[in-house]
Amino acid sequence: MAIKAVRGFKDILPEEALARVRIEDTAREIFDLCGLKEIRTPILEKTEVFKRGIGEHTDIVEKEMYTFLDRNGDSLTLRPEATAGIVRAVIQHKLYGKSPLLKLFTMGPMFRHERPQKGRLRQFHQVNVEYLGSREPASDAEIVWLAWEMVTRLAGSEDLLVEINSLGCEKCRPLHRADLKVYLENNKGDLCEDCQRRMKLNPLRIFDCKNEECRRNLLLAPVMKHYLCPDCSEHLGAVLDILEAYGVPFVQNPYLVRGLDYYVRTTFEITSKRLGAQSTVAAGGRYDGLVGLMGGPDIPGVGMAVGVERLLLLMEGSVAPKGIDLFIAALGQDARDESYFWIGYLRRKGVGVEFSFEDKSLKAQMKQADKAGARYCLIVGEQELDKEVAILRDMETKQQEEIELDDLPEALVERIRNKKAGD
RNA sequence: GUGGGCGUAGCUCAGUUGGUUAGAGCGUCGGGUUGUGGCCCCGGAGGCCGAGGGUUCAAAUCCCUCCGCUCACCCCA
Repeated sequence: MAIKAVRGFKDILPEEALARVRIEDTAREIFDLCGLKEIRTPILEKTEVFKRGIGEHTDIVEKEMYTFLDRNGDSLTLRPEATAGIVRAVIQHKLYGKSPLLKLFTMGPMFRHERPQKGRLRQFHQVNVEYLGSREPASDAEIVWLAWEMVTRLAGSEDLLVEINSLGCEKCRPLHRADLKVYLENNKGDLCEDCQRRMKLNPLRIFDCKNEECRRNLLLAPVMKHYLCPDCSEHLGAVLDILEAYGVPFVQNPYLVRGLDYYVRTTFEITSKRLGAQSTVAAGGRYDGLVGLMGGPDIPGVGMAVGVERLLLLMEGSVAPKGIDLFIAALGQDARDESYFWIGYLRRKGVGVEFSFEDKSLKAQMKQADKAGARYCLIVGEQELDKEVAILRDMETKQQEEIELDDLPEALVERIRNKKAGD
């Protein structure tokens, strides 16, 4: 049996790679509009980084990380998300000293040992944005806008849902948590097995439960919305106002919760009905305590991540492969020998050129030209060499013209540039 | 980690109640006069029928085990 890639790790074949480049290009374009800078941190970090950053008692840390001992006994982990590593780097290099506000982005692979399914791989990719240094609602709103802009530019806005909630802060959140626990304790018997478990670990997660009965029982449960302190409440209101001004359509979802410990206040999620069970294409929120938690100064933060594989699912085949400018079909050794000079010249001038490495029939070479998506095909054989010309065929219109060999490469560059300009 | 569905050419899939040399479409390669692509026609190559075991005169087909893929739970981007 031939060797296959590891479960949950996928080869990215040319067609998909093209779509990914499009995502990356679009992301950079949008990020430039807001003045973000790119940062690239290692894929491998000390396990400690994620334990502290994500939270010791999250599923990610407890059972989904690729953790192993290095040869010298250090516990290392393949990053399951980007934020913790970026925060580590910001602290290590004291980047916050260079500017009061850091607007950072990164893109790359993340690793989580989960059971693969639609929109969920063990090696998956994210485009991440982290703003460090602002508590202002305008920064929350900009983060949501970036996520929205990215997803809609690439996949349209159809079937998308933007949900927003506030998780409160360290002042008001504990009150809600306490009341919620009491409520759950009293209704314990009506909750499903999973929720019984969630009750202890992360009570807020119960709001995510898909069980009909649980949902009904939670209708009367205390909701964070009613516990927000004046500051948090005002903050949320301001974020929503700005989003409205930006034209981002959203709904408030008081039940929206995040899986990671470090989130406070604003939390949001963009989902699509077209995605299946893993419906979140982008998500994020505010994490004011994280930098401090990881040993840095008390710097607030907001961030988001776009799931690349999920975005790809929404884009499905909308990226057309690009063809080549010119295919040279040379017949016979003399013509081939002659053509190498042109090929070198044209490529240096930025003209894309392909040709057949094998000495094939003209018909076979034309077929190859067609498959390569060539806009022009240059045909040269003995007859042409005798007349000191070459035939240039426009593959679309089938028009052919003879070009003198004397100034052939220059003439080709000009024709092809004009053609491109006309497109 | 727990369930459901599925593994037959490169891809998408047929394959009748077990029966002899396992098929189609697409793709690929070649040909349809000597030098002109896509469409059409003809032809070729390409399969340990996921792996191993069992039942049987006979297994792609029935049974068991394992592996893989996939969807869902869980979790989350």
